[in-house]
Amino acid sequence: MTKAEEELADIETVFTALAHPSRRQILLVLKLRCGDMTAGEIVERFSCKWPTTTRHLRLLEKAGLILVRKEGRERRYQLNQKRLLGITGGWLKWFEA
Amino acid sequence: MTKAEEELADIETVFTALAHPSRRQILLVLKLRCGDMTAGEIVERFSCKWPTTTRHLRLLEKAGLILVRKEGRERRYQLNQKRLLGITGGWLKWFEA
DNA sequence: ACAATATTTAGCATGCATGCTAAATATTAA
DNA sequence: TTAATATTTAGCATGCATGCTAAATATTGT
Repeated sequence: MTKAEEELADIETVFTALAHPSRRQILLVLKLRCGDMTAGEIVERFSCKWPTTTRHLRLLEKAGLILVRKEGRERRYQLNQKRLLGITGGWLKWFEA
Repeated sequence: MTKAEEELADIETVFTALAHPSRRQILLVLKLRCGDMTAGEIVERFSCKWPTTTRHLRLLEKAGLILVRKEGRERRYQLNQKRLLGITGGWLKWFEA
């Protein structure tokens, strides 16, 4: 894959991940929390069941928008702010001016 | 609908519209053209058939991301740059700093 | 070792998105 | 009025996304 193709693929997975309101909200919650949150803390805030939220997390992770750290029997999720701003903002730049 | 609810709904339709690569590309092509393009000119640039592209255009239009002007038997589409930058950029702002 | 807690994986049902072809509409040209 | 051009609408097939429940895994506490 060339550099440009990678960029394209990144944009693809990121925008796909951002397409669902629950996933956008997860990112926002992570941002507002400023630190990391366990999967359980995230699930608490949403109406859908554990497995559904877990899958949303997996998708966000694969898009590189969140980072995971395993700690004991819990997993702590953290926003990957740099990538979110980088990919989305980078795409938006094409449309400026 | 309150102001905040409207904003939420806008974000929803815009991100849904941006979820498909063809639609993102249509926006980019419109941007690079700097003026407007007929539906036919847009269709020419894509692999999928007329009706499929038409539907993508409809979705973009409903999201407010493109503007249409009927002219004779053709329709000229134009990027709504302000809205694209406004909604998407506005959402991104939540994640800055 | 056993029970409890935290989270994921498997597997299924359903609905929405996307692609297509064929038919309809609207406008211009002959 | 008929034919041609530009574009949309209708309707169908299919696949992917999302929600669920039940079962599996992994870690900690007794």
